[in-house]
Amino acid sequence: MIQEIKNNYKGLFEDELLEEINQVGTFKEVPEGFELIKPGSYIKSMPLIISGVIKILREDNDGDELLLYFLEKGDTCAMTLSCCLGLHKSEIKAIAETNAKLIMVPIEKMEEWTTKYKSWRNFVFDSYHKRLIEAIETIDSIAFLKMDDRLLKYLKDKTKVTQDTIINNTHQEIAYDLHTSRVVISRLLKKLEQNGNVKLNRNNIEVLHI
Amino acid sequence: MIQEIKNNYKGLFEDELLEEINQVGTFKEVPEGFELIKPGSYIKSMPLIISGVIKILREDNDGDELLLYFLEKGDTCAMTLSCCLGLHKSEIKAIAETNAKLIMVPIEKMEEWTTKYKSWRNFVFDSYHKRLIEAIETIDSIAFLKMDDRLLKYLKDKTKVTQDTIINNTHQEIAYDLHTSRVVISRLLKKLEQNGNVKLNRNNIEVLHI
DNA sequence: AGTCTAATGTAACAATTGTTACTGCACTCC
DNA sequence: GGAGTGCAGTAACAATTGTTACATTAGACT
Repeated sequence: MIQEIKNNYKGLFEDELLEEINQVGTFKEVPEGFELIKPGSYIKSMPLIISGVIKILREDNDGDELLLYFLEKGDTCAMTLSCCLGLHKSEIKAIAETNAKLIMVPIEKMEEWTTKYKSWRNFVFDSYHKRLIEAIETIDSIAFLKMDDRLLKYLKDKTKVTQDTIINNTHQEIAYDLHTSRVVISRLLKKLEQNGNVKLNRNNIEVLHI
Repeated sequence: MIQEIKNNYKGLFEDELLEEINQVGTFKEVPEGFELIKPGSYIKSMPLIISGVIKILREDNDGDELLLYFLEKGDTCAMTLSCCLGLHKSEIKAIAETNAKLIMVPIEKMEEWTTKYKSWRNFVFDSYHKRLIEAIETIDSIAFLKMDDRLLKYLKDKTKVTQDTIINNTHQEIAYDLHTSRVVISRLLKKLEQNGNVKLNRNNIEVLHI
């Protein structure tokens, strides 16, 4: 396992820390669609992402969803961080967007490493910073963009994290992520197709040049 | 000055740290409306809020604004934190919502204290956590609420931070914070008045029972 | 081939929000 | 008192987004 950690976190963490992670972390492989974090649950370990994409969603009381951001290799979930450090409840939902490999670190180590390793501290600070920026970018999208531009941004972001210009999602799934209705997404996608931005197939969308 | 720090941060910081803050921090008093942070600027010191309310806004390229959250006594600005630690540009704008007293701490101390003081580390982590939660709550509002409920929440939040049921703002100012138009706010306020939630006067709004 | 089902296309309409334009009111300053 | 200014009220309309309902299509399975 240590090799996989090194490949993705080398240069970032001291060797000693890598060794500790190797000893106390457990390797976990999850399939696409796997629900890693449920809202309202307490979290007992935090994930370091080795490969794959995790999507972080906000869910309101009525079960309505909204995509907050994607996590990739080398990322961790800042909400989990703060839940671990502060023992707060999870405020979010995490779903594997693709098959993913993770290392789960027990939360007891968090505080300890924060004191012990400078690299870990910086990693945690940096994760917080990145997530805060991404949350604010999400706010930008919702507040300042109209649905067509939000959809375009969504498609762009998604091709970026998955490294694939083919998006294997139904219109309904996209609608959930953007918190709108399927009909609206179909309507706007059709427009984007007319503009030459995408090519629509059944069960997938080919992103051409955005 | 140390007394003012102690009054607001006692129990939170070790005595040694309080003493350091006293030595390197500078006291600052700003009037309502003062612009503390401009978007795009680099930040050379971080504020610890002693009294008053600071509002944090997001601004897009067209100059459109959106209120992110309010900061109060005992808070600090997480964006500033991350700017200081990572030397990023400011992504936000900070305006004194009321007259306010602050202690400005030079950023060189940030990293040092993070290593040296556990209480400072926890303060920083906690600030990040709080702001992340607040950013996500802002996302909730924009994504899941309609404008009338957003307005209601805005009024509620504002009375809470200012400890005053009278809100001294024009409709236009509220419209800027919520990123909508004056006419929309006037229209909705009128409805709220009819429902008995508020009483409208010239240049101020009295919040009755929300 | 025929049936079923999920995904998508489309039209018609409703609700919400944004925009423009104009009116009236309160206050200040001559 | 009268002019000027900023603020709020209102109406009419436009644009965007959401909703409902139904048709069509592609692929899976017998």
